[in-house]
Amino acid sequence: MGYWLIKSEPFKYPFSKLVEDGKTTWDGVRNFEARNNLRAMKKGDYALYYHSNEGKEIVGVARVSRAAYQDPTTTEDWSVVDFEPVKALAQPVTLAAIREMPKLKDMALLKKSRLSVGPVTKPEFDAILRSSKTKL
DNA sequence: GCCAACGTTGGC
DNA sequence: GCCAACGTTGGC
Repeated sequence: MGYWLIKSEPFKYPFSKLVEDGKTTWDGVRNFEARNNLRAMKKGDYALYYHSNEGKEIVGVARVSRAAYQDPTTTEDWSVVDFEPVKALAQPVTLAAIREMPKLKDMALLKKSRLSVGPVTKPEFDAILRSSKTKL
């Protein structure tokens, strides 16, 4: 089981929209490292859903419903993954709160702030859920 | 293969 | 809206 963190700007595609849609295709990734992370995802993997710019907080959990395949919006070598919503966090976890937790200081989110699709370890994932008062 | 220029992301 | 960080591109 893998754990990930995906970023979206809320005005573009907020978590609430994913809940509404039931599923979405994560396209538009144009960064090699992010693409490789997409390709490493397996169906059933969990992803923390982070709102960048506005909010700057993790607001929900999504799950990979279809593993990586060719990005249909381009003929170049990029990949997409399909996500379905799992649940919204009872309490969002802000970037500031993440920074304050010693356990989370090594998160890819902090270390590589510009990476839009990054890995999360199981302990990190659990710590985020705990602090959000959410159980899957 | 280096590195300057450029574009984009994302926090503030 | 600004700007720092950083990935990518392209000239040499």
